[in-house]
Amino acid sequence: MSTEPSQAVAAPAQRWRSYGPLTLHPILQHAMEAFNEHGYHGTSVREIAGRVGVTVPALYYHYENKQALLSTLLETSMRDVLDRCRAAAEEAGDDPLPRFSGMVESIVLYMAHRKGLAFLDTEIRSLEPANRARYVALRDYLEHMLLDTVQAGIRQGTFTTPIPADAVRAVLIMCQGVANWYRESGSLTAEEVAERHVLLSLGTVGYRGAFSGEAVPAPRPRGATRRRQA
Amino acid sequence: MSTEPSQAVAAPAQRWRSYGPLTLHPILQHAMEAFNEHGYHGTSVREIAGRVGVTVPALYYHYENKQALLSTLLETSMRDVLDRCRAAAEEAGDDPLPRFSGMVESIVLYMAHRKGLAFLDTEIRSLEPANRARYVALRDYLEHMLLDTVQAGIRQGTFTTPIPADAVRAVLIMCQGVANWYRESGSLTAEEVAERHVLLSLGTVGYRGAFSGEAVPAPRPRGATRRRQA
DNA sequence: GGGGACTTACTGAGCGTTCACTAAACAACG
DNA sequence: CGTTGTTTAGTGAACGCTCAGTAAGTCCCC
Repeated sequence: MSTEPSQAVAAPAQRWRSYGPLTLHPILQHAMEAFNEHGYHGTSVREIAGRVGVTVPALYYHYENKQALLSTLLETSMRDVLDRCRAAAEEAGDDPLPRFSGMVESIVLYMAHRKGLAFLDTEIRSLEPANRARYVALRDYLEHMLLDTVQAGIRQGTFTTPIPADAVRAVLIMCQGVANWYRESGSLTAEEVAERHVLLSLGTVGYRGAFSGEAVPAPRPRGATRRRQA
Repeated sequence: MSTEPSQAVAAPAQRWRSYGPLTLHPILQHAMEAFNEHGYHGTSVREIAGRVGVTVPALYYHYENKQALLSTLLETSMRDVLDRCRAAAEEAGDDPLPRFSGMVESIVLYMAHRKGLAFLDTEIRSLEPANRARYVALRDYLEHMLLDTVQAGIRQGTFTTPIPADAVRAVLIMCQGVANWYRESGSLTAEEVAERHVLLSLGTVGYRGAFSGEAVPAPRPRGATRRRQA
C-alpha cells in the first residue's frame, strides 16, 4: 500500500484521475452486481437480498422499490462521470486538443475503473420514463460538452472531421464500449486503455497528428504509476 | 453517373447492399419487437403470443421454448451480417483500403436496415452458455476478418494506427452502436450513415487521406438511389 | 382418416410488494 | 443509575398476480 500524502485539501486538480475502491451501500453494491449478471428483469429482489445477506423486506426499508435501486445506481454513475469529465476539461483549459484529450481520458478511466456502474448503461431501457428522462438529459449534456470542444477544434483547424456530431457520438460509443470488454485481469491497465482511446478518438475526429509521434502533447504528471504484474 | 452493365442474373455482386423488407416467421418477428422493447427477461411468452394473435401453446408448437426464439433470432442475424460482410470483402478484392471500407459499409448498412435484429445484440447476456458460445464465435470471426485487413493495410502503409486490434474493436463497437441510435425517420438514409461511418472508421485506423477530398476512393455504382423526402 | 395447426384449461413455481411485529440502540429525564 | 419513549434495522408470513410450460382435446384440409 502506498502512503497517501496527508493533505488538508486533497489535490483538487487531479481528483478526476483518482479512483479509490468503490464505496456503495451494500444493497446498491449487490444490486449492481446482480443487475450486471442477469439484467434488471432477470434479477429478483430475493436474489439481491440473498446476496446482501438479509431478508427481502430489509431492502424495502432502505429503498422504495426495485426500480429505485436501478435508478439510484444509474444516476449516481452518470453524475460521477460528468463531474470527472468537467474537472478534466477545466484542468485542460480552453485549447481544444488537450481539452478533448482530457475529457476522453477521464471518460475511459471511469469506464474501466467503475466498469460495474458503467456497464449498467445497458439497463436504461428498464428505467421508468421519468427516471430515464433524467438520465438521458445528463448523458446528452456530456455529449454537448464534447461536441463544443470538437467544434472549437475544427474552427481552429486542429480537428478536420466534416461530421463532428457523428464523430462525437462515435467517440462516446467507443468509450462506453470499454465498460463491456475491459477486464481488470487483462493485459492493459485502465490508464493504458484510456491513453489508447485518446489516440483512437483523435483519429476519429480527424486530428492530423494523431498517429505521428507524440499524440497527446501534454505529458501528465503521475505519482506512483501502478503497473500490473501479469 | 456510370451505366450499370445489364445482367440477366440479378447482380450477385451487389447482393450485400440490397435490403428487401424483413421476412421472418411472424412469431420471430413479434418476439424480436418485444425483446427490443422490454428485453428478454422483461418479455413474457404471453406478450409475444398476444402480439402474434395466437395462444401461448401455439408458440410452443413452433419453437421449443422462449430461449430458442432469442437464440434463433441472434444467430440468424449474425450469419446474415457475416455473409454480407464477406461478400463486400470479396467484391472489393485484396487492396486493404477499399476492402476495409466495403466491410465497414456493409456492416453499417446491416445495422441500419436490420436495426431490429442488430439491436438484439444487447441480449447476448440472456443466452444460455452453449448458444452464447456459438454467437460469440461468429462475432469473433467478423472481428478477425476486419483485423486481417487492417493489418494488411498497415504493412502496406495505408493505415497508420499503432494499435490495430484496439482500433478494430472500436470500429466494430461504433458500427454496432448504429443499431442503438439510428431511426428510419431521421435525417440520414442508411446509405448516408454507412458512408459517414466509413469515414469515421478510416480516421480511427489512421488512414491519412481520410479527411481530404475523396475518402472512399472507389465510387460505387448505384441504381435508382433512394432519397428520403423530409 | 390421419396429421398439421392450433385451442381450452391448467400447473407449480416464482414474482414484487406489504403486512404485523420485534430486538437493539439511543436520548432524556427523575 | 434506571426507566421510558423513540428510532433504526430488521424478521417471517403472506398477498395477489404472473411466469414458463404442458396435457388433452378440436378443427380442418389433404
